This record gives sequence, C-alpha cells and structure tokens, in this order.
Amino acid sequence: MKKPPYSNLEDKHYSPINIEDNIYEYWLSQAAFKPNPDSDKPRFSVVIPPPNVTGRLHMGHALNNSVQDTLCRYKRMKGFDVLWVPGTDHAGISTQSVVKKHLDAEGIDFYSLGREAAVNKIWEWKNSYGDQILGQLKKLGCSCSWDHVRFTMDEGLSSAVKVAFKKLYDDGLIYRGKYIVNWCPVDKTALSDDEVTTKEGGEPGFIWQIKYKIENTNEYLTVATTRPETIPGDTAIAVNPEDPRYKKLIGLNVHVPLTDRLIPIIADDYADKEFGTGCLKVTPAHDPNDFQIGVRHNLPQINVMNEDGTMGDQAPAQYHGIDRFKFREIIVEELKNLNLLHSVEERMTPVGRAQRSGAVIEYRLSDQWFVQMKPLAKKALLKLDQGDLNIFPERWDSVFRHWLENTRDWCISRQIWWGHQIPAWYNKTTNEILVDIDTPEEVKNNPDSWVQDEDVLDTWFSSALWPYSTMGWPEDTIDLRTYYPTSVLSTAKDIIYFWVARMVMTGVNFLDKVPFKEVYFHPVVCDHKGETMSKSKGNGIDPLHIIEGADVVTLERPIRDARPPQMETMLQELHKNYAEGFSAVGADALRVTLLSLNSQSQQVQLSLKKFDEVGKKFTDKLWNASRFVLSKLTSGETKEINEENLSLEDKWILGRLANTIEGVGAAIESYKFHEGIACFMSFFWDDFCDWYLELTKSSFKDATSNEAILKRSILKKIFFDSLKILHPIAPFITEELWAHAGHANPLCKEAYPEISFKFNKETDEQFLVVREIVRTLRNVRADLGMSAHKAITVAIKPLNEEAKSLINQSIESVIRAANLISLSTVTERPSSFISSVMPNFELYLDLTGAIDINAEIERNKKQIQKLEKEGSSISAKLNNENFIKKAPSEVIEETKNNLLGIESQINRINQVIKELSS
RNA sequence: GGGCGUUUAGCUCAGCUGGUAGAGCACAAGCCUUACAAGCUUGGGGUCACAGGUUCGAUCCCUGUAGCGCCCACCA
Repeated sequence: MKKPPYSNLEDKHYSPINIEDNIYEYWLSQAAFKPNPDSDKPRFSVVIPPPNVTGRLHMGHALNNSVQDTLCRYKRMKGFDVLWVPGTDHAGISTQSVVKKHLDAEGIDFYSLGREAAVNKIWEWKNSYGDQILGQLKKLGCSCSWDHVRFTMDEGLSSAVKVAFKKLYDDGLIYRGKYIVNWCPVDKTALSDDEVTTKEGGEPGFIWQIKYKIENTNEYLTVATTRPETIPGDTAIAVNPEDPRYKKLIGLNVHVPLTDRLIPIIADDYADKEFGTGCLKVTPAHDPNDFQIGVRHNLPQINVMNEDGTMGDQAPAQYHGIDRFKFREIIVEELKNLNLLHSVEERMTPVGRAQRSGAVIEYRLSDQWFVQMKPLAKKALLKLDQGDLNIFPERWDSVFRHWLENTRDWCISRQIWWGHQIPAWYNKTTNEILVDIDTPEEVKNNPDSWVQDEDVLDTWFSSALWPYSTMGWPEDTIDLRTYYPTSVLSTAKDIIYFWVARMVMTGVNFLDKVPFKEVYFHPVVCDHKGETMSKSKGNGIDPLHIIEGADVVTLERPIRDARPPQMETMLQELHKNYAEGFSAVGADALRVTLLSLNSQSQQVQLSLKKFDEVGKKFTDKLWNASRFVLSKLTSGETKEINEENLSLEDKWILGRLANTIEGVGAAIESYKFHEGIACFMSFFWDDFCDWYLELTKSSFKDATSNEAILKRSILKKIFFDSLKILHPIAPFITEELWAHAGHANPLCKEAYPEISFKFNKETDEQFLVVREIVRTLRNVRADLGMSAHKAITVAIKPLNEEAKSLINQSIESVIRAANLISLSTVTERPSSFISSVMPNFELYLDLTGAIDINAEIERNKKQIQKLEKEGSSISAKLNNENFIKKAPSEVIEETKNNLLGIESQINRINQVIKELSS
C-alpha cells in the first residue's frame, strides 16, 4: 500500500478527506495496535463499553471513545503494551424490537415465525449490520486490537454466561420465585428496577375516591386510588391499626365494586392515617407494596391483566381483552352510575415507564429468576474499602457506594427470544429444577420429561462479565493472566448501576479482583440549550456528519425523523446557519472539540458551530504552521542544539515546550482533557506561532547562516515534539504531517517526548517582559492611529540594572517584533520623542510629525486613571492595621512593592503629561 | 422526601491548596505583514446568583436562600 503523506502541502487549508481512511489502513498495515503479551513492557488494558449491535455511533460514543483512544495512544507512546478490546453487545430487548419492527414493515409477523426462525432472523440482521459501528469507531481513529473483537453472544462469551449462572446458582445467589416484577406490556417481558424510569414530579393523572359498601350495613368505606382498573384484583382494605376512625371496622368485610366478592378490612402499618382517606385498597398482584401487605396477611393474589396490558380472565367477563386504560374509563363510568364514586381530583401521580419502549409499566406477578445482590455487594464493598478502585471525578464514589449499600435483588429473566437462554430445565411432572452449563444427562436421557426455561437473561447479565469474558474466562488464558484486571474503564455515568456496579460485583466474586483499577465517568453530551441529545428529541449531532460532512437534507434527517414539537424552529435555525450543509472537518477536529469541552463538569454543550470554532480552526492552524515550518526545514541543514548558543527567546520557547510536554501528559493521566488541550493550544498557537515563529522569520534570510541553522534546529525540535504531544488527541493530522516531514516510520509508534531543555522560571519571566515591551509599543501606535507597517525609531531607558541587562539581550527581538528601525538604550528622553511609561522602563518613540498632542495627553491620562484605581485599593489594604499586623510578611512586602511601582509610574506619566502640555 | 452538581464577560466555559479574575466566540478599530483573512495586531466589556459568617483579606472555606440540571426513593 502507498505510505503517507496523502495530502498536498500547497493547500492553504487542511482537508481530512482522503487522508483519514488511508492513514487508518496504514496503521493497520503497521500492526500498530497489536498488543504483545510476551513483551516485558508494563501493561495498559481497556475494554470498550460495547455499543449495541443495532447502534450507530452517536456523540456520546464519539466522546467516550475519543477519551479511550487518547488514553491508549498516550500509554503506547509512554512505553506500555496496550490492549484495547473492541466489541458489541447483543442488547436483548432493543435489538429484538428493532428487528421486529423491520419484519413488521416487510409484512412478516415476528412471533408466528416461532422462536428458532425469529432468532435466526436477528442473527442475519446482526451479521449484516452488526459491524457497522465498529467501522465507525475506525473512522474516529480508535486504536483497538481488532483481533480481539468480541460479541456478547459469541460462543466463548455465552459459555462464560452459563458458567457464571451456574456458579451463582450453586452458591445460592441466584434463585427463582413468584414475585411481583416490573412488566412492559409492549415488549411483554419483565424488567429490572433500573430499566424503569419515572418522571420527576409524576405525570398528570387523577385520584378517585371510591366507596366500598361494608357488609351487612348501609355504610361505606371510602378508598382513594389512582388505578381503579385494578379494583377487580382487590383482596383487602388496609387501615392503620392506630386510626381511631377505622379501628372498630377491622375484621369486617366490604364488597368489591362490580363483583360479588367480599374482602376483609385489615390492619397494617403501611396504611398512612394522614394520606388520602386513610384507607388503602390492597391489590397484591398489581402493586409491590400491596404484594408485601398480601404476604404479611396471607391474602389471595388476583391477577386481572394479560401480558399485553389488557384485562384478563380474572376480571369480570364482559371486560376481557379490553385495554387497561380503556377499562379505567369504563370502570369509572360504571362506578359513577352505581353512585360509588365519591370524588375525582386531578393530580400528578408517579408513573413508571419502560426505558426502552416508553410504555407505562404494569406490575405483574410471575415466575422469575433473581440474583441476590446483598452478598455480592458486600464483597465488592470490601474491595472498595481497601482502595482497589479509584473513581474519577471523585464525587461519583459516594454515589457508587450508596447504590451498592442499598441495592435490591436483580430480576434477570426476560420473556424475549434474543439473548442467552437460561440454562435451567424443569421436570414436567415433578417440577424439579436442574441448572447446568450444558444440557444435563438426565435431560438428554429423558428429553420428553424435561423442558428448558424459555426465558433469556437480562442483557446486563452478560455485560457484567465483559472485562473477563472477553479475555477468555472461565479458561485460564494468557490474555486473562496478562491484561486482567484492566487499567481503566471509561463510560457514561447513566450506566453506573446497570453496568459498572455489576461488573465490579461479578469480577470480585469470580476472580477476586475489581475488574479495573480506575473508572472515568465522562460528561453527558447535550445540545446548545443544555438538553441531553437524544434520538427522540431530534437534537442529536451525528459524529459522522462532522467527520465527513453532510448536506442540509442529511442534517435535517434526525429532526424530521423525531418530529419534535419545535420541529419548524429547529429546521429554520439549521437553515439559517447551515444552508449549504456542514463541510467535513475530520475526526481530529471532532476529537479536539469534544475533548476541549470535556471538563470535570457533568455535561458538555455542543452545537455544529462548536466544531468549526474549535476543532476546524485548530487543525487549520496546525496545518498552516506546519507548512511554514516544513518550508524552513527543507531550506537547509540542522545541527545539535547547544544550550550556550541560545538567545533569550530560544531558551524561553524550549522551556515552554518542556512545560507542555509535562502539562499535557499530566492532564491526560488525570482525565483532565480540556486542560491538556488548552495547555497545548496556548503553547502552540500563542507562544510558538504568534511569538516564536514571527521572531525567527528574519533569521532565514540567509538559509545557510549559522543563525538559520540554529533556528531551523529549534523549529525542528519543537515541531516534532509538538506532533508527538498532540498525536494521542489528534492522531490523523499529526501522522500525516509527520510523514510530510519525511519520516519513514509511523508517528504512533514513536515515544512520547522527553524533556531535554528544562523550564526556567527566570527566563520565562524575562521574556514576558520583552513581550510586554513589544505590546506596549504596538499599543501606543494603535492608539495613535499609526500604521504598524511604518518602521519607527525607539529609545528605551531601563530604570535599573536588571532591566538594563534584559533589554541588552533582547534588542534584536524587540526590533523585529515591534517593527522598529532601531532601538537604543538611553538615559534621557531624546527631544521630540514621546514617552510611554512601563514599570521598569521608559519607552521613547520617534513619531515626528505624526502625533496629536491632545490625543497623546488623553492616552496618558487614561493610563493614570487605571493605575490610580489599582493603587487606591492597594493602599487601602496597606492602611488596614490588621493587614499589617496579621498578614505574612512576604505578602505585605509584595503589596508595598506593588504600590511603589504604581506610584512611580503615575509620577513618571504625570511628568510626561507636563512635558507634552508645555 | 433524600442526595449530588451548577450559577464567573453578550454566549460557551477555565480558574489547582484563600492575596481583588482568564480563554474562545461575539463586539469595536486597524492591517492581505516572508504559513494561515477560516489569519494577524490592538482594544472595550465582570458587585464572580443572593444573604450572612470565618479571615488582615473570600470567586475560592462554612451556613442559609433562590434559579437551573441530574440521580435515588415513591403515599394509595
């Protein structure tokens, strides 16, 4: 294959098109991402949070995988043997419903296919579309080990699931039982507590007060409910035993409306005297709390609904098959007619919804499998107490622990077909249960008497094993021995319970080790209004549109698909800003933008504009600076840099380089990506491009001079080191530029730079003074409306020895940077020159004929005003007795010096004004 | 109801262990200067949400209030 570079240096702008894909192929051809278990390097390993097979890369993935790739590339350059395991998750319910939808569209009924055929259909789907997202990860630049691709339903991982299930079952940590569970009537399956969401403050609804006639009396008991459709399932009325209103009624019966059943009035503490009427209808088969009351009082459990949320055969016959919400309306109407409806009141009521389908969940009594969590959580907490897991940002640590300390049993069986079928067999006659990894002998010998559990396991059950199942567990593989536990897990915090906590628990349980040493929770990706990006809101930005560009019709698509209420406004806004579409900025710009916004806060706000403003701008700047540097590098020879020959600005920029090498590395290691990027940008853009490059330009007039050779050598060092520093963050463009510089070997295999010239604070401060002199000169000219192109003559008076020596070694730099004819040191102001006052200098500019005296006086007065404001607050501080008494002496000293400096400047400016006026 | 986060320039956000605030964008003025006008130079702009407290000194620490966001629990 053709090696890089793939671009033309003549181009004035960086174009990622045609570069990135080629570079990625190049990396693969160099086996750049292959781990080597035999090496003696230290290890760094990461498992990817496996995206859903049905998934398409979204901004959250882009952010998270940019983070992981930056970490992996950095560690590789730092001399680690790196394994990054990629893969996908079978995502049970969501994949099954996606495929079902597609089959529906083709006119094929999913359920009538039967289990085997339906599952085959999903496999077909998986095999043709399942790897798309992995290709998209490559677009991002992810340096995964592609020999390690795993899928949660691979043979190996499936066997790990069965082994885990059996071990937990044998240890008594998995049990089966008839309990009330969250039920999704759309997907017709049980859900774990974590898969149910409730809206803050509830949803609009009603509270009905309904009269139950007390047996053998003409009296009624009024009961409040938000769910009258469950009335046919009532098996008791509970009142608080201490409630004087109802004490005497305990033990009597009431009539269940619309039926001829009688149910008892019972006493239970759960009934709150203060709430509602104080009477609670108890429906054990349709409410978790009622279920508990039912257990305490041995009440019958009457399930009145079918799997799909229609009324079942335990409800009165005429209502069978009617939807629960329709029945709610009917029963209210009936009650009204029977004069049993006491009152109706509008009210926000808590409503649980299934995360996937959005349907209002039902509570359903059914046989399910559960994992007993407390013992697992306890073991995990012990490891946490030993400090075996570091969480970043730290604040999530307590959230994590709190969940582990309060976790409840986990319902793991799902009534769907796509997933790991539960390895349990039931004897049809004796109801004996066998759990095993493979079909047990008894079953094989007598297949007609046994039946395997129809259910599959919750997707998160296999995800919980991911860090080690991907490495071959339960076999004792070399990967497992070498790379487990992994170094870091980077993930979104919304799956902290679903996934992170469960991996920790199973990892500790099966391997006695927390599966990762560190967890990093990245921020949530939001739109420019601060709303989380989601498909249903249509406010998502597709990372591929950023990388590859998109026309406006393509950009519209997510909005049109979602049809949100503000669709028109959103479309208008899009057209206003991107009528021509969004032009490709490439993966590097995407990564730089995302990581530069990635602070320790909980969210990042994104808009299309941001990618142009931050990433695109930056890659363009890097491209152009590189073009310039490369043109200088090819203009002659270089040599070893000898510290003795260096000028102030050389020492300054090399010191700043050292700071950047260190700063970016430290930022990456502490997951402060925005800090790393800010550090690099200010070095590269401000220090290197705006100051150092500008200063060196004139050194290349004679390309063979010693001066040119020295500057070229320094440019080379800074340029090459910069590419290396930036490579983990922006891998493509740096690799491309590295190739343009003539390197035969890939940048990604280079070592992260070592510091060869140390940062020196004194040098740094000295150069800052030079910058300040230049800035002052530019400022005076700009203020007086003088062209920056007209070279002028300047004299400078240093006010002390230190200043004198500083200016003597910087005269040339100031002349170049400020475009001067000459700069001479003097002890008096040359007549006709105008003055500008600095803390340790006075500058005299020859602006003969070009100045307006009054404007000049104004300029100086303005400067005095500023200084006086500053001075007055400082002197107020010094006049405070307590400050003098209690503040540390060095602070007092510094403050005094500040004031003296300011006062002296003011005096000198006043002098200038006086001279101007005369 | 419990917990967490957040409030800093017009906008988006930095600000590490307390010593009177920074960047990018936007805005204004000037510049096609030996890479970059998608650029460069210079400038204007802030009671650091509010009220108390600790301190010589608070954007920073403590308490409270309010707005915004998130998580957990859930009273029929």
